[in-house]
Parts: sequence; C-alpha cells; structure tokens
Amino acid sequence: MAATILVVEDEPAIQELISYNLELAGHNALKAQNAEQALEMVRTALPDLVVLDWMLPGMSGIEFARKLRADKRTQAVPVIMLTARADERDKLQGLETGADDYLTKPFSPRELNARVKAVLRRRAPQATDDPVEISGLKLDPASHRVIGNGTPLALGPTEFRLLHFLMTHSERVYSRTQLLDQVWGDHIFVEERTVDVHIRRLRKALEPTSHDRLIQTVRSAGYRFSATA
Amino acid sequence: MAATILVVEDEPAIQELISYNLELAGHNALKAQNAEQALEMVRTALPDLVVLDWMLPGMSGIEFARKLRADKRTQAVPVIMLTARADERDKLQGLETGADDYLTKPFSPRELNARVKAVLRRRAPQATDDPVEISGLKLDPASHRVIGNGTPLALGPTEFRLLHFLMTHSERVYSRTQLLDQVWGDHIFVEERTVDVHIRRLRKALEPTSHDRLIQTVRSAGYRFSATA
DNA sequence: GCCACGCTGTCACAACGTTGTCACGTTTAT
DNA sequence: ATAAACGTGACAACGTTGTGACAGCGTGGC
Repeated sequence: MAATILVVEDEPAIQELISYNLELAGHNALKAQNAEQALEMVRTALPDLVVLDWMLPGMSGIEFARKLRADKRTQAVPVIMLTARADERDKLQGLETGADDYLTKPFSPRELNARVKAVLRRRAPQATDDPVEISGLKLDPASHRVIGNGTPLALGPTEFRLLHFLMTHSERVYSRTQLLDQVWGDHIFVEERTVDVHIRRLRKALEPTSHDRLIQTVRSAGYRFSATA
Repeated sequence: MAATILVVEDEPAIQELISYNLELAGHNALKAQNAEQALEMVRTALPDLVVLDWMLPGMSGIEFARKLRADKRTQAVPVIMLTARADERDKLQGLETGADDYLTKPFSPRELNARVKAVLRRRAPQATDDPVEISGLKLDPASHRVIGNGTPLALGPTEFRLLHFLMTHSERVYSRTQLLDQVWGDHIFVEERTVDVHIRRLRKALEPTSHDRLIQTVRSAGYRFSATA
C-alpha cells in the first residue's frame, strides 16, 4: 500500500502530525496549506487519496471537494474529510460533499491510518503499487499476479498481500504481531498463530518453483523474506 | 529498535498519540495514566525507557523520576520528560531531575521518535536497530543476522541477544550477574553458571570464522568482548 | 433461492530447537 | 599441592513452529 496522499491542512502542527503518520505507514505525503495550492498540486500529479480539512482559509474544504468531483480527471480520487466536532460532521453528511469518510478532531493516528487503509482498499486497490522481483520471483500488484521463473503461481488474497508485504520489506524480520498489523490491518483481532498457517500456505504456493526457500523462519522472532540462504 | 517503553501520561489522547507512534516505530509501548500505576508496572518489568509527563494527577512526574533514580534497580533507566511550555522546561533543567531529554508540548511525532532513538542509542544501544560490526563480525538486528567475514553464522535467540549486548558494550568486563540482568532480564531466577554455558555456545557458533577469540574470559570478574587480543 | 466452491481462522498434535542444570575435566592463583 | 574458577558434554524439560483437518463465511453460478 504505498500510496501518494495529498494532505490539505492549514494548521502546521496538524499537517505535520498527519503527514508524518502517513509516511510512517509507508505512504508518500504531499502537503498543501490551502485549497488553491492543493488544486495546483492535483493538476501536476494525481494523488491516490486526499485528506482534507473542512475549514480552510480561502476556498473551503467542501468547495475543494466539489471541484474535485466536478472534474472528470479527479472525479474518482477518494477523499477523507477532517471535521472539528461531531456536530459539524453531521452537517457535512447532510451536505453530501462526496467524501469517502470522515474523521472528527481530535482523532488518533491509529484511527487515521485505519481509515486511510480502508478507503484505499475500497477505492484504489491496485493503482498505487509497482511490480516487485526478487530472485526470479515476480509479483505484479497491477495484474495481481505472481510468477516464479516464468510459471504462474496461484495464491489466495491474504497470501498475496502477505507476499507483497514481505517482498517489499525483505531482509528484515517481522514478528507475527507486526505482520498482523501490516497485512491484516491494525484493528482486527486474530490469533498470532494464524500467521503461521498463512506462511505455510504461502510456502506451499511457492513450492512449485522452489521459491518457498525465500521465506525464512527466525525462531522466537518472526519471519523474514531474504534472497540469501 | 525493539525497545519496551513505558509511557506515563494522564491525557488519553496524548497517551494514545505517543504510544501509537512508538509502536509504529517498532517499539513495545506500556501505558500508565499516573505515577502510582507506573511504579507498579516498573516493579513487574523493567522498561528500556520511560516517557514521562511532567504534570500528573497525584504523584508528579518529577517525583516519579526521583523515585526511579533512588532505586538501584531502576537507576539506569533513561527518562524523557514531557513539559507543557518552554519556560517550564528551563525551570526543570534547573531542578536537575535527572531526565535524559525533554520534549516541549506541542511536539511532533517526528521529534519524539528522534529523541527516543537518540536516548536509546546513548543509554541502551542493544535496544537499537543499528547494525554493529567489529573485526569483521557483523550483527544486524533488523534482519536478525550474524555474519563473520561474509559467511552467515547460526545462533539461538539467547546467544543472539548475548552477542548483541556484548558487541554494543565492547571493551568492558561484565559479571555474570550483570549479564543475566541485561540479557536475560532482571528478577528472573537462573544459575550464574548458566552464563558460562551460553558463552560457550556463543563461542562455538562463532568458531567457524574464528571470531570466538573476541569473547574473552576475565578470571573472577566475568566476560569481555574485545577486538584486541 | 440454492448449492458448490474457495478462503479464512482456529485447533490439536507432531516435530523440532532451545534452555537451564548438572557432573566432571581442566586451568589458574596462592 | 590445593582450592577456586572456568570449560565442556550430556540431558530432560520446555517452548516454538510445522502441519493436516475442519467448520464458518461469503461469492458466484445456476
């Protein structure tokens, strides 16, 4: 989920807070302090998602969102709206601005990330990712395909996301908890050992081309994707 | 960077903000909402670092920090203090509470993480993610790998932690008791001679590349990791 | 609607690695 | 020489991971 996200927020502290957390979550954050600036940036490069403050100096967030929806080119870009209080949120819903989700200030970074993740999964499931290749194992998020030495390999959705994460974060150990957070999402409750089972399924799927050896167990630490034995 | 960090903060929103960011950075966050609760948690398990709000209901942060410094067991635990305004920070410095660093609210998560990293590097290098290399022996916590002159070496979890500690505290003798505290954890009950056995296992694991000579026995004192014979 | 199918999460058990301790051999200092 | 300190191999208890099976769930075809 390496998405480019445009954060439109005039308050520098909140801008920093949001951008930083998005970057920590592996995204690429673009910053704009007002709607005019944001429009300019959208013209240059289309982001995968817009996080938008409702209250902005000059053109308001609502107005900006309307402009996005009006232009065919930017019509499909998902928007998460930031509102100051719960009752303002209600007002907004009445206005039907076309936002994909709302966040009420103050919000926790955890909540922000969860919603960003959810929206991206819903609205931009494939657009953001580049193909990866390691040791003859190719994974292409766009076509949702995995190919080992030329032969296509079949794996389920979870196995695919798991492999994608591991391949884009190779040469590093991840604990079961970290994998659950990163691959499953950070607000779900599943047993840690479930990771084991999916690792096994993934290994089995990669077995035909012997690429299962790339997935290594690090006892009492977690799993690692590595090209070297 | 896999450190256990105790966050003492009564404001739930800030507590969440800090904890979440620490977890994103790969740490394990323990939460306490007041000093009393924090003391109890410290009794159970010693954290690698304490992030402490200055203002707390009941026992103040300063008082808590003093208690930490007073007890030999918790004396060495680094503390990062959170203060509300810059001028309070000056006051605090005058009071010499013994904090390792200060953060003035409002602070950005980026700043928090930077300071945490800096303090850990200074006070608890083995809780850090930084790779270590001494005399051709490389240890990388991120990938959980040990490589001697290019060839990978296999060692068990305890041996890995032991080597990590020794390499980040080289040229210094540690007694069996100290090693037990640092590598095994405090308040656990194992024979001192157990250290001998693990030292031996570690030496055996490093033998293939002759790096076992870096681990030296200091008779009637303990062990030392040293590059010089 | 109804059914077949694939996917998911969980469990129980097997397989394997790790740990702490002991007993005994070896070295070192006085 | 003698006692203390350290090295080393063996081992049983323990913890961690691999694996097959299974029931619940949602989806798409009919």
